[in-house]
Amino acid sequence: MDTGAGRPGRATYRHGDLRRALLEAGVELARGGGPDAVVLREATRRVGVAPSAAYRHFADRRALLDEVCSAAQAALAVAIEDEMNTLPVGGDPVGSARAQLRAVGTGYLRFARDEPGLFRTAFSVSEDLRNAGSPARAGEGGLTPFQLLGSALDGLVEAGLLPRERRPGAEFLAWSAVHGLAMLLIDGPLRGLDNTRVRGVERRLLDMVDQGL
Amino acid sequence: MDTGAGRPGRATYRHGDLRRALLEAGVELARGGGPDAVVLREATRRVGVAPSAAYRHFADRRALLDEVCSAAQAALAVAIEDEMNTLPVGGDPVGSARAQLRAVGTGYLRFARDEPGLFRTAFSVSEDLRNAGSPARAGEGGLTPFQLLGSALDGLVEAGLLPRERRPGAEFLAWSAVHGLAMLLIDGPLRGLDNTRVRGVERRLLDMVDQGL
DNA sequence: TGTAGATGTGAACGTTGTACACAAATCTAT
DNA sequence: ATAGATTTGTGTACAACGTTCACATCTACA
Repeated sequence: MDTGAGRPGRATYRHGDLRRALLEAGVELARGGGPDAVVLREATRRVGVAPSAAYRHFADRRALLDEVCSAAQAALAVAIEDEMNTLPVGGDPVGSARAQLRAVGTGYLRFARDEPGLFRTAFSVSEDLRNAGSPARAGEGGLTPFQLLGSALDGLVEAGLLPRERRPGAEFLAWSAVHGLAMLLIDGPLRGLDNTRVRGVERRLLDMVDQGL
Repeated sequence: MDTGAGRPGRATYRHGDLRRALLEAGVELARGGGPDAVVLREATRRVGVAPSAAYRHFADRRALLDEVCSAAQAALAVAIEDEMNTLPVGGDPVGSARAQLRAVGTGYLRFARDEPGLFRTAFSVSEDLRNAGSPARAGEGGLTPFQLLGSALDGLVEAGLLPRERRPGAEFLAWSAVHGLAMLLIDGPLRGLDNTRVRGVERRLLDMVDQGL
């Protein structure tokens, strides 16, 4: 009777927490090689289970990948939150609002740089914007990356830095700029640019958003 | 002796132009389903040849994909050129310079919308920026997308719209914004946005670049 | 206790990329 | 023209992948 859900998962039959284990393995695979690297058989192999066992918990590879992708978005949210938490709390409201938005961008880019595999995975979703504000994609504060950006933009409006009539849709503009740079840096033709130059481009891009929004 | 290189490729042994045929099949696959869809066996199947025949012309699948990707970038360059050619030639230099840059962005986004598969393929390169200005990736004018953007920015400097000291690296900023929007529109969470809203976002994004560069 | 449902196994199928020995067409040099 | 040498396509084979299905086993509840 020593089988099964002992705590950390024994060796024999019932795993006890296969779903979570497969998901974690999938995240690790995604971290190392992006969405294409989350391979069903490899995940089961790492967990020590037969390939077909995965189908008890995920409809197919895509279903597993979707959940890995949610986890990656949550990790991105955490990275953004981390960056925002480094900001001093008080101070003047307008400077603070501007700094908040910048922090969103900086966190986003830092995550893309530190975790390129997870970053690429985060945006290989199969669904559209409808689920952009869903449970599993949030950070510790309960907000998804998209929502974090939205609230930073709201702050800009309240601080009088962004005319209220230009607020709707503004997340798409800011997001596009930062996301595009991230892609070009990790996947695209800017790959291999040295770090100081990268920092420079990042700063100037955030300036552009700041100024052109 | 009716075999072989009649002109358009007969049915028996020597194909005569297998390399180009495989490349074209690969482009068609990419058009339909992006980089993942360019499958070696399917390309050989469409050309009517054994799978292993491909290895006489391409080192491996990745080599074929790389060439398909170059073709996709050339197609992107043509789309941008098309957009630029719709512009009136004369007129005031500053307005014209600004319009040129806008045309680059518009053509870029139009290509992403019209040919999402090719667009995604165009940016799945394995190399970095070193080969961004290479032969096969150019349009009819002989310039790659990157170079077209660069020359538009040069025009901006000459028209006095962009301070010369901010010219270096400016392509990365403009490119990031437009590229990011393209990605979010076709692959990302903005997929499925209705057309009028898309146009609106596109216009505002180009405004942002215009103003924030 | 015994039966129903959940969960993991093993073998199997069709698909992919790739390697290798072989065969046919063309080229080159005598 | 004829005999190699070289190119180019064929056929077979292998490992890995996603997926399915019949079966075994564990758990829970009557």
